[in-house]
Amino acid sequence: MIALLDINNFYVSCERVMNPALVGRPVVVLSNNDGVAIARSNEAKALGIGMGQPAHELRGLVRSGRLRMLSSNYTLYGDMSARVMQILADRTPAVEVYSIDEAFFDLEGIRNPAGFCADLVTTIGRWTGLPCCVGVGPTKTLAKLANYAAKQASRLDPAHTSVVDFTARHARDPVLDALAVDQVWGVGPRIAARLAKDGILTAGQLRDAQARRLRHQYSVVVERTILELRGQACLALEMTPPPRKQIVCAKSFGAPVSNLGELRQALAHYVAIAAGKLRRQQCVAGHVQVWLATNPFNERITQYSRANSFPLPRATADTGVLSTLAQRAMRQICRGGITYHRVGLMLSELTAEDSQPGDLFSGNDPRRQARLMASLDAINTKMGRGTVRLAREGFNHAWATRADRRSPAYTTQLAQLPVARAV
DNA sequence: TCTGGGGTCCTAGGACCC
DNA sequence: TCTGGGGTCCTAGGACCC
Repeated sequence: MIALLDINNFYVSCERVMNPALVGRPVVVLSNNDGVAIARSNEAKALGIGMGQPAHELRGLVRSGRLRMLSSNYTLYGDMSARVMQILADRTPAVEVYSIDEAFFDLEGIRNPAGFCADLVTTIGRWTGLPCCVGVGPTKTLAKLANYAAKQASRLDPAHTSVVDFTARHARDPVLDALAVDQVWGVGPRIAARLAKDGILTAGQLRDAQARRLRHQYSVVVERTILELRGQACLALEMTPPPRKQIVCAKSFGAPVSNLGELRQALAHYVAIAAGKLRRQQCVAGHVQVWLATNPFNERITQYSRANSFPLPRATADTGVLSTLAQRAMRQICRGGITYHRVGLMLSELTAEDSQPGDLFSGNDPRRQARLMASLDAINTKMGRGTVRLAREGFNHAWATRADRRSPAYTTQLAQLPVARAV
């Protein structure tokens, strides 16, 4: 049996732990650059605010005091997530951390699974302040749906238990029969539209469809989903995350950029971020891709978007080497007289740093380069990100991502600890 | 005025190998 | 009349996830 734990409205719930004034009120957390809503409290959902709704459409509600809007604070969310995952790891034999706010875990060998899960929800609530729901089922897909059912029930009735168990067919089949097919994990809007044309509108109808036929008509993914809905497990628990195959850093600018110098700065900055991630996972990259684009929503400007990429002669995690190559790639595609909105970078063909063969003919000693980077990382870890950087990155970043409504780093910066006062 | 970011997997077709 | 069989690698595009 597999369980899925999912923290309710995760980003909003993290903000509420630190700022109780947000409890019970409509709250949304915005994407990077304060662009769109990516997390909504139940009260905000009740106001009709959609996932991905642009922030500027919500200004009116904020101004009239009916909605609180916050920038995202990933430092806080990452830390809160780690606390929850630790509680889970301490109590269950096998955990797959599936995303920042979700984890699958194995219930094999646990007596009274429902009671165990209910205790878990209580413990997480007491120790971290975060509300969560657990779904249980014979497969990951059914555990997901059980979790969804638990969320729906607790939204309608806060007194409802936060655990739903879909182990028994009689418990799950009636729910599946009434559930829209696009709520099923793995069925997105495109597949759902095609299924609708074939007369499959509910999760129950998908469960009862001919798996073989749909495999040929759609793909093996749909076939697996059908089998999983019937209780036949096709997806295993992945306890050790597979190594990343690519690292992407792409952000839209806080303000439009038409100056090529600023564009180069931004790219250099993103290379530094991506290369830092690369070194943290002890890998080197063999390929660099760069792209840039104008704002697709702005109809008054000339639209322009290009990508360019290079293989590296020798895989590396050296910020300087990667940066030089990335700048060369960008030089070949950027034009003057364009108002840019976004530049992005992808490092791929990642391999473990210690699997790199030596280079007999080059005078450069890669180990020396690696030591230089290790020193840079050590200084920046101790003194703050960007203390030592490439001159190319510059200092006054007019293009930097906006985050006008960000809460403090309550749990990770001594200077920003929350203060408790006696009343 | 203002519209996110970071990932994975699957498929089909072409090129190429022995 | 009938013209092999089995495989890999690469790329682009599509779809999905949180």
